[in-house]
Amino acid sequence: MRYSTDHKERSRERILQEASVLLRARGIDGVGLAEIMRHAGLTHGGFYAHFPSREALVADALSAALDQTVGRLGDLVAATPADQRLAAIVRAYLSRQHMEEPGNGCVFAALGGDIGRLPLATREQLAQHHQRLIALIADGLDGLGRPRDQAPVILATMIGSLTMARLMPDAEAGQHLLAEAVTAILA
Amino acid sequence: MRYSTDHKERSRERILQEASVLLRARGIDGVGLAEIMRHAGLTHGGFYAHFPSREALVADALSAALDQTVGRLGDLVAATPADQRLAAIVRAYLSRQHMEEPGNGCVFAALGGDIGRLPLATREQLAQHHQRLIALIADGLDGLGRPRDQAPVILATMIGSLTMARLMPDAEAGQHLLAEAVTAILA
DNA sequence: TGTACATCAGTGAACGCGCGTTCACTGATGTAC
DNA sequence: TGTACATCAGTGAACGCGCGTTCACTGATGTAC
Repeated sequence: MRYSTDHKERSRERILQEASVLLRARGIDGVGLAEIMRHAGLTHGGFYAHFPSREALVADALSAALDQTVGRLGDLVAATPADQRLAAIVRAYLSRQHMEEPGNGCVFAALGGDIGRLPLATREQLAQHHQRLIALIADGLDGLGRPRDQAPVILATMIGSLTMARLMPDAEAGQHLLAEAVTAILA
Repeated sequence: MRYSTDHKERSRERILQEASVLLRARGIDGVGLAEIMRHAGLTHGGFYAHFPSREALVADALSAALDQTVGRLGDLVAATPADQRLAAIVRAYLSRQHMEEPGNGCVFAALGGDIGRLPLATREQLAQHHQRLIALIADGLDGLGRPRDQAPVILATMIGSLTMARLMPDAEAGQHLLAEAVTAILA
């Protein structure tokens, strides 16, 4: 069953997309290749026509996920007046929806500790997205006349708050922590 | 080979201690029962004389780890004048040593995202330690006349900064983020 | 005090299972003639 | 234009492996007599 020219590329994108959601939702060791391929509408045997190893898929899927996150926040910034950009980013990131949907959200909050254990090459790939997130926040700070170099710690606060909000057994308490973090960052 | 009265209890403590280090260093799915038991000087078959399941071990080991973390910070606070307590806690937490030794450090920074996926009962157990950490930081804020309710977001900043410092491919950059976080929190 | 027995923490082999990976095969379609 | 062939994305069975869990057994020691 040979397919049209871009068929393989479209399959690869589907695998990547499904993997990026499942890995964030269940953890890096929480989902197998067979299930990822099933979600992409394929059987597991075909995996190695697209990726050399599971490790390579993880690297590319997390990269794709962060691309999406950075892209969305970038669109948000572009559609917001300069002096409201920081608030827009922070409120979107620390929203109830982001708390409740790790599979669609920031890789660093979903998989934080695990990323430190990935191979160096993967971490270097993800570090570039980290820098892009910092740059978006720095632009938001610019719009308020605040110093750009606050951005890395603000991002760490956002990631830490979202992580802690998610692990709290009480969703309302989590929501409350997010609100406190928004206030602290924008103060 | 029947042993003295407290022999079993001491074995259990050894398993718990080794598990707490290995789980934090390698991730919850990164180490098996056989290796944990080997580190405790036992064979894997004996595990079920001490714990009903791997899941129970994880819950107790992470709880024990957080007890240690809270205990150490509590001792530090007790040995420090009131107006220097916050600085002492923050500098100890955001130290290079803590960055480089996840196996001996804070569970929330080492396993953040994964804890949200643990059973509710485990998360409830860990939430109590979360509250104790917040209380320690609140006491530190008290000593400076700052409002206690800043504590949850400060802790989130500490956890997020340590997590991000560890996953950065460049240790010096990680160290730099920690220093920026210390400055931001104590400002 | 001495002896027989019960206890039970720990051993080590075995289990079923799901994992990542490999591989012989399929068959629809683009290409060569 | 029509036909034979080469391609190769995808299938599905199989692999070795390590995992959590189970279990029959061991044997040193506390206890009963």
